[in-house]
Amino acid sequence: MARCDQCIIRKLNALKSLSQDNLKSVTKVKNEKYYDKGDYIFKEGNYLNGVYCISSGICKLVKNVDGKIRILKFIKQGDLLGLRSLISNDSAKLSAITMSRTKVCFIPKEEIINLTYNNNHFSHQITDDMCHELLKSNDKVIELSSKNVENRLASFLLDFEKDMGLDKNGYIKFKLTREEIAGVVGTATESLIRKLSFFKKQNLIQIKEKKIKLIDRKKLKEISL
Amino acid sequence: MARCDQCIIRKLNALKSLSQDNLKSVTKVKNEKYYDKGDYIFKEGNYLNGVYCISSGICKLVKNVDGKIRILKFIKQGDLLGLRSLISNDSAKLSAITMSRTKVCFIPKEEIINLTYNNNHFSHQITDDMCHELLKSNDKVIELSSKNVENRLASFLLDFEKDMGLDKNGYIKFKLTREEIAGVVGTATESLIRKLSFFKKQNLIQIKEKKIKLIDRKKLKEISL
DNA sequence: ATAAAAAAATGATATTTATCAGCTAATTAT
DNA sequence: ATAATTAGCTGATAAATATCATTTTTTTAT
Repeated sequence: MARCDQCIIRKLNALKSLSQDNLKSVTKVKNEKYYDKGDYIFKEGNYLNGVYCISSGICKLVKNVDGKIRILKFIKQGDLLGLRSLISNDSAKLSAITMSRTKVCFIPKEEIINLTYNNNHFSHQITDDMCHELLKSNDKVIELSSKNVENRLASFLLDFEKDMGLDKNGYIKFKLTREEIAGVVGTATESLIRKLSFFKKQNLIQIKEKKIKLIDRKKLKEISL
Repeated sequence: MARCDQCIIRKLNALKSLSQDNLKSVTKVKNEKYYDKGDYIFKEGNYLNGVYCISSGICKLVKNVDGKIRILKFIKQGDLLGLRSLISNDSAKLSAITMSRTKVCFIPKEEIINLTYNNNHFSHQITDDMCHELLKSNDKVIELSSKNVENRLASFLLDFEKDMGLDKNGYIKFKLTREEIAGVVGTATESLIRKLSFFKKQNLIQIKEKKIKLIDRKKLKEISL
């Protein structure tokens, strides 16, 4: 098993607050797993026995509402999964599905709980992270209740580009299906498709082999407001 | 100044985790304030110098999106206000407006920060509370992106009744304007009014002097799903 | 008590979004 | 390489929601 103190991924999340001793302890109990594209890491309703640290790959946090699949968040390298459920001692309210082959380190619940009691920095860092999550979630509530699909799509494209980065040709690195984009934006797939091709027609974006390139960020920004 | 150790309100929030010593310390630095109905406790963009513990009265947490006012949460007796901003060292992203005469205890930032470092229970309690907030906020995101106005109104009425309780005649204790209800549900005031009178016509609710009484909770529950 | 202002209600209409059906292109499995 | 499946796209239409104008009712101020 790889040693956590030599893992650079941990620097990207609350685990960065751990001491060398803490890390030794985590190394002993953690468990590395690989998931294939499309696998569930956990499902709505599951009780989680720990948290998942995404070492490589990308996942989506998803809720199935009678057939319609809503995507709440993308989870990538360095993100921690399952903290909310673990802290609240509650079942997962969302499913985590991998969108590429993904390497995950699983850290058992007891270890995390111990760490929060033994390491104030870690504990505070988790609280900070939760606050950040809350802020983003609140923003989404506002957006969904006061913006239309066009506004929200523009907003998503800008965020997603920032989040995922660009390939060498300036296209957003990661590609999503139309259904997935609809699931993030909160609309029907057909409506999403129409808006995307509207943006294309207006020369705000380009699309090539499912990948999207933002052309007119200024205009997109205006639309998103 | 009233002594915090004799205040029963504190038992309703994270302050319940404080020790007698902690409470003495809070008593020294806290500040009681009264607000009239309609006053702002703070506004979007303000940097808060502490948290507000609502001792009596009721408030709304609100965001103004070019004229449309969205209500994210009602805050009542026992709730703490401003924690997210304080922990994230960030400006308030929402405004807090009182909806009745309200008594508030203000606790300075430094005191709260100290407490989180000196009292693990308190610190954990705050994290728990944030997780709970996050869960509720995520639920709203799901609801807004997959339910229509009718569903959401039914859902709101049931929640609001549970939250506020009933008067002696079975009406929900607290009354809101149509505009406010629209602000919670995330729709236009006129649309909300139409749905409300539709519910009335269907005998799902009764309205008397602006107060709402739920008649057919079972049907409302069905509609909310 | 009366006037003024604000909130609630209603109708007409426009806009946005969802749904359904069918068709085409792309991907995956055999 | 071909068939089968899935994803993407388009048009037609229905349904939901927003907007605007106007009236009525309620609340507030004088």
